[in-house]
Amino acid sequence: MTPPAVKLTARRKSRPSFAPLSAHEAELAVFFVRMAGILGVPRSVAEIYALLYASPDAVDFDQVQGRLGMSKGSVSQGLKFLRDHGMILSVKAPGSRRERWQPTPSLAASLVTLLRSQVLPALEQSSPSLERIVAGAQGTQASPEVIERLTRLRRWNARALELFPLMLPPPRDA
Amino acid sequence: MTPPAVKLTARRKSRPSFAPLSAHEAELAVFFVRMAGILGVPRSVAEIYALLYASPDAVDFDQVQGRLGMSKGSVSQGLKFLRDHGMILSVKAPGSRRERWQPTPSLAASLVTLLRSQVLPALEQSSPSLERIVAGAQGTQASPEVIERLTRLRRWNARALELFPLMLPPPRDA
DNA sequence: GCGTATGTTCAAAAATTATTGAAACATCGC
DNA sequence: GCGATGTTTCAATAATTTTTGAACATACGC
Repeated sequence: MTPPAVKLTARRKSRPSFAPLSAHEAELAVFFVRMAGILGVPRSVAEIYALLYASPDAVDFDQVQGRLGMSKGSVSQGLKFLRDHGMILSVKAPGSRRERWQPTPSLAASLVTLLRSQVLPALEQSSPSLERIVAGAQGTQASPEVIERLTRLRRWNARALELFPLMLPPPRDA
Repeated sequence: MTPPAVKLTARRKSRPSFAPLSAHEAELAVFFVRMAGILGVPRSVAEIYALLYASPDAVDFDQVQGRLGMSKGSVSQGLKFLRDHGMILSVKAPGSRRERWQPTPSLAASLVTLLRSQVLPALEQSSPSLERIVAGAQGTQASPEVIERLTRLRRWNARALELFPLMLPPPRDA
């Protein structure tokens, strides 16, 4: 909850035939892991993103798994997450079946998408609930003070709901 | 990581001599817990805040513990957290030793403080690291593409660092 | 169409984070 | 000071989240 100290990325070792992360790649990974932590994005996802971010060329599944030394499952889920949030793009290779990945051009846009995907659902789910709460408070007991607070909360919720969708690209793909 | 479904607050039961949460209080707690989840604030803390938020009068330690049915330890830590982030204020009672708590007037301000306390340290810690990374990339190998990315990242970090402190009240108390 | 390279799923294990509660600590009124 | 009330600490436990890996899908190139 409070800053989890430094916490080095990995005592994991990369699979034999892949280079482990260079010092700078590792440091970048630490950076992304730290930032991701704030939004509750798991370490493995942040590490994958960092790797792509530091790579001049698109990176394929096996390279991710090999260089980061993580399981297939994690790589698959991690790439899915990043894909679903529009944070990475696949570069269809020439005669190969493999997909190769690279970060979406705008990290900023990616972050907004990510943020939205976390916040919007919460706001939406809570909306009716807040209505009920305010109604309830006005109905029965409840001090004016509390009613005032709750009303303000509802106003916020509403405003956030209408502002958020404006903040960027409409729901991606299908 | 993704919306954790509804997840009712508590199968915990309030201690005998305290009223359990009313339906509306409970619903408000769910709301706050949900929002808190986004920032990685633990459920118990959100519940405490919700209780204070829905109470016309300031609430003391025992009432929190009793009505929410949580342990002393949790109440103590929860109140500490909220206190440290300037989200609640103590109302020194007349002839009693007990402290009684109520939410800080501006929830907005509280949120910014909270946000800052999570993000700022991460930004600060990462700053030197990013310098090294960029320097390293420029020094040795590294495609222009990657250097460009990393440089942009550093610029962001720097800008965020100078903007954030402006965003609100300087570090509180001592 | 078939065999295999490429990915995905998902239950079980590991890692992390939150909560509890009993013991230590503090402070107030006397 | 002393006892009582009120709060904090922290090691142990519980709850939650993340990762793993082996079994299962898919579809591509032949």
